[in-house]
Parts: sequence; structure tokens; C-alpha cells
Amino acid sequence: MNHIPVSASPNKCSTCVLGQFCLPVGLSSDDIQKVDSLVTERVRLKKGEPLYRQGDALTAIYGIRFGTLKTEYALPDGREQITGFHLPGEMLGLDGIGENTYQSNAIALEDSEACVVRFNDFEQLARQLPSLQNQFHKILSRELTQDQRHLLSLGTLRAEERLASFLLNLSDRLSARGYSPHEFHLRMSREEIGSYLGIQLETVSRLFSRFTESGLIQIKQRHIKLVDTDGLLELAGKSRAIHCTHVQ
Amino acid sequence: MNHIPVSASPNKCSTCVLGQFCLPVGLSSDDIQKVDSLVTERVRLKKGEPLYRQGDALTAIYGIRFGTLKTEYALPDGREQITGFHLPGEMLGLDGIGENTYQSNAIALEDSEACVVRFNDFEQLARQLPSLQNQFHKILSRELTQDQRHLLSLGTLRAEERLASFLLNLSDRLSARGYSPHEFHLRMSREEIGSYLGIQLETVSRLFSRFTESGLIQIKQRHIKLVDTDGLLELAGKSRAIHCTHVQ
DNA sequence: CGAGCGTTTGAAATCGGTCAACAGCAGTGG
DNA sequence: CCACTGCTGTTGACCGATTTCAAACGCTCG
Repeated sequence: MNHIPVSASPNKCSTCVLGQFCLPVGLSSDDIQKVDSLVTERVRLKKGEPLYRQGDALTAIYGIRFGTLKTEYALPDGREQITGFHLPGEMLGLDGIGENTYQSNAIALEDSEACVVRFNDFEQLARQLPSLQNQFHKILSRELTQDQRHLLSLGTLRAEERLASFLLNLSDRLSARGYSPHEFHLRMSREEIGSYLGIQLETVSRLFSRFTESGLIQIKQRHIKLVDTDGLLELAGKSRAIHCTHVQ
Repeated sequence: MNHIPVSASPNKCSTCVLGQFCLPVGLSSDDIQKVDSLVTERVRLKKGEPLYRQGDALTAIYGIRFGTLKTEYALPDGREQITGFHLPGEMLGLDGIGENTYQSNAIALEDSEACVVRFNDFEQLARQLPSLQNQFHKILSRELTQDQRHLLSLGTLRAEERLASFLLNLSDRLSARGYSPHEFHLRMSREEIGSYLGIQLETVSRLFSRFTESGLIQIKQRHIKLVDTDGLLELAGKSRAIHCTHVQ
């Protein structure tokens, strides 16, 4: 884990293209400069390295600058589940605020970088900037909504509906970040997808094959092309709601 | 839905026994009085009445004063899932902050009452009271953790493990509120339990019968007695983590 | 080039779902 | 006070989606 003093890099929130997804949303440029002074360092992670681990004391929350991370929640008996995949602009570590201790592991799925937001400093600044405060509340709230949708997915959708929603959700989030919505690289293994969706890796693999036969997708290794988005939408059922709003 | 001006009742946060679960945690008595002035009304609900509905504009968040509510998240195609059961002292409506619109239905499972916290006023006060601000962040964060545990339950536990965890979780939360941890009344139907746990009502019923045969519980209608808590813990697997921390 | 992981595919097993009948209790109205 | 009705819960039988177990394939990286 590689800490980089921010001075080593010209990048600041005020110039960051991810501003539209991250903390600064809705802030005046004056206020964003105050946020700049809050973010005094960044963390660079190699693939597989943890940003934090379940049980670590919380000192900071994080904004993903580039890369992809997964968060996973583990049981004492070793069983664990991936609860989220996270893209640039998303905040991580929020589940640690309640107990001053992170409740999950956050692990890089590829080389990644995250902005470090010391939480005490952040709360202080949020008291001074109403729109920063409100944006933070919105981020937390949307996180809750996202989880609710995920819960509904695990609780009531069938395997193929879950996978189709998952692909469409990824597509939406990537396209909001300027990537192609039709063709992208899956940063996670079949097993990780399965864990996230509450199904076995074999089922994921079979479904990918089935989707391919039906002409819905093309997939080669982890490079996927969504050929028939409407067909996927159909499959995902009216469950489109699961991924349409929370593009961030 | 029955709005009651708070002046009609002598009850305030400063005298409320639920203070240990609700917003005022960690506040000085001076500060709690400021919260008192924030809560200008309460809502009384009859069984089956909604506190808010998916799509309603958010103006307030709520603290449950007495009673039990469920929150449910619906798909356009009519399928829906219960995402939570909520006891006195818990905050509701938080999922509405992100879009200024509630994302779920909150419905009373019995006659209930909730304190109305106008959200704009609340944010303003939170900027003035660091410990109120921090407590709110903790509440939101714990909600996230709770959802993560629920996700793990739906994604990786088997039906009997889910039900056992559910019972132990309820038991813990009730006992934290001064009720017996061993014997209580289920406010929700088998169908609602099933929806929450991602299984069918028939499965819930069968499992209750099985648990009874095994001497783990006694159940008559909705009155349940946990006879062999250790046995239930065993069944819930080492998944005790799912319900041990978040007692609030 | 070979080792090792990730992935695909098949066959058998199973948990939980679905359909269906029935029981129990509550509330209604005669 | 007792049928009648309707809702909730229980139980059984069967079915099917997914899991589990197993084997083979094919990248990728040292």
C-alpha cells in the first residue's frame, strides 16, 4: 500500500473529472478548494491489495480515483460474500463509521488509487459547508438504496434475472463514467460474480453460455459485449428498477 | 395518519427512554433540548397504515416511538421484498435522502407512533452539534452494516440458518429494549418473514415445525418461545456475527 | 513449455418452490 | 350462541432450478 503525498501530484478535487460522482457534487468552486485541502494524500493499490480490512480502526473514508475494488463481508466460520463492486468516484469505508472499525474488507481487483479523507477533518468541514454535508448524506442514503436493490435481487430474482441485472447495472455505471455501455472488461472472476449474486460460479458460467447462445451477449474470457441490451432488459424483468437510478 | 402536535404530549427526547437507541445518543442534556425543539410533531399509525410510500417526496425522517414497522421495496412488475422490520428507537426514511424521495414503503405492523424530524431543520442543527452530526453518521453507517449482514444471509445461508439468525436477531433487539429475549410476539406473518428472508411462507412454516420438533422453540400462533438458544445459535452457524453487533 | 488457476460442461443430488388440500381462529351476521 | 366466511397457517406430494461433484479444457505467467 503506497501512500502518496498529494503535493506529488497536481490532481485535486477541483480539477478531478470524477467530481460529478464524488463528494464535491453541488459545491461552489470556493468550497471545492476547501475540500482540496482536506484530501492530503492518496493510496495506490496493486491488484489484490486491501484498502482496509474488517476490524481495522477507521480513521479515513476513501474516494476511488481509478481502478475497481470489491468489498466483502466475512463470517467467523470463513464463509464470506462479496457485497459490492466499486468504480471510480464511489466512496468506500462508510460501513466503518458506526463502530469506528471497518466492517468489511475492501480489495483492489486491479491496480487502483483512492483519495484519503480523514474522517474527523471531514466532519468538521461538513459542518461548515451545508452542501458538502448534504452531499455526504445523499451518498450514504444512495448506498442504502443500492443495498436494498441488491437485497431484492438476492431474495426474489432468479439466477438469470440477477445476472442480467448485474450486467446492465455495470454497463450503466461504466457508461456514466465515459466508457462504452456495450463492451467492457469484467474485472472480477466468475466466482466473484457468483458470490455477489448469491449463486455458484458454475451457474454464472452456464448462464453466460446460455446468454451467448441466445445472442444476448458475446463473451471471451472477461471481455464482454452486450449485443442485445433489450433482450437483457427483458430477462432482467421489469427489475430494471434495480439498476436504473443509482448510476453513480 | 394522525398528526399530533408535540405540545399535546409531555414526551420529549430529553425524557424519552429510547434515547439510548435514537438520535440523542452521546448528546449533552443542553444539546438534547435543542433536539427537542426540532421534533415538533409525531405521527400515529394504525396497523397496516403507511408512514410513507415509495415515491413520496421526502420532507422528514422518522424515529419510531413505539410499535413495529416493515419497510418493503417494490419492483415495477409487482414483485416486492421486505427489506427490514423496525423497532422503537430506530430511524426510518433514510433511504429517501438520496433522491429526495422515499425509495421504499414503510408500513405499521401494529399500532405505532413515530417522531417527525424535518430533514432540513435537522441538517441545520447537525451542523451546530458535532455529536448529533456524528451520531447521525453512525446511524446511517450501521444501517449499511445491517444491510450487508442481511445480504450475506440471503446470499450464502441456507433457509434454516436464515430463520435461526432472524429469531436470534429479533431476540437481541427486543431484549436491548427491555423485553424478554426468550419469549415474544411476532408482529409479522409467515409470509412477511419469508419475504424478508428470501424464502417461501411454506418453508417458514415447515421450519418452525421442525424447530419445534427439535425442541429449539415453542410457537403458538405468533407467540414464540426460544427454548434452546444455544441450539439456535448452533443452527445459525458461526453466523452469529449476523446479529450480535447491531443490537440497536 | 509446464504448472496452476480460472473456466466450461456434464451428470446426479437436493433444497426449496409450487400446487393443493385442509385446519384453526377471528370476525360477521343471523 | 352458533353457522358462515375469510384469512393465516400447516402439511403433503411432486417438481425444478441450482448446487454439488467431477472431469476436461485453455489461458497466463513464470
